[in-house]
Amino acid sequence: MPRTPDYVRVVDGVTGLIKAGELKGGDRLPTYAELAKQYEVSVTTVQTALRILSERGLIEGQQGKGVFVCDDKRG
Amino acid sequence: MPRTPDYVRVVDGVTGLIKAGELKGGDRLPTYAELAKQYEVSVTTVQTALRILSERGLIEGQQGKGVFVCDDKRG
DNA sequence: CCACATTTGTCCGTATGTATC
DNA sequence: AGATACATACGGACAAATGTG
Repeated sequence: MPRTPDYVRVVDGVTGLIKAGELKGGDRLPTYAELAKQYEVSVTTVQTALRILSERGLIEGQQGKGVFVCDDKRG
Repeated sequence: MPRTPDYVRVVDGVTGLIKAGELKGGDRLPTYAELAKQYEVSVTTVQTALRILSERGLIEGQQGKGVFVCDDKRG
């Protein structure tokens, strides 16, 4: 049984918060540094995870401001 | 006018080959190292690009073997 | 089975750029 | 000007899977 990669843990964790409604459209995520600390991974790994979530349309990064949950388009 | 990031050039380049039919379902892509050389970027940047294409369902990596174009599901 | 080379996968640290506050 | 925060890019180190001999 292969172990779950760290970046998948982050992807799943953040996705779970969104799906559970603990993070709603427009909400700001913790910063890279905070997420890295929470999951005990490097900032690089956090970025990998967030890039995937961004590609999936769940979140959107805004330079200088933060990373935000996208509005649920229910599509 | 912001300049196009390197990884986007790779994403667009490979996507173009697939869309144009020069790379068909089941075909193997060049290795990381070869793509890095072709686009004059680092292997890390190639990996970033291929991760995106994988997330989009265009390609699929197989450890020890290579990266392959997914069968077009026409969906 | 073992050794080796090849290739993709994961993870880290760092540097620099860009945008916002 | 400075602090904060995301974005891009690189190099290195290992791990894991595959194929060959």
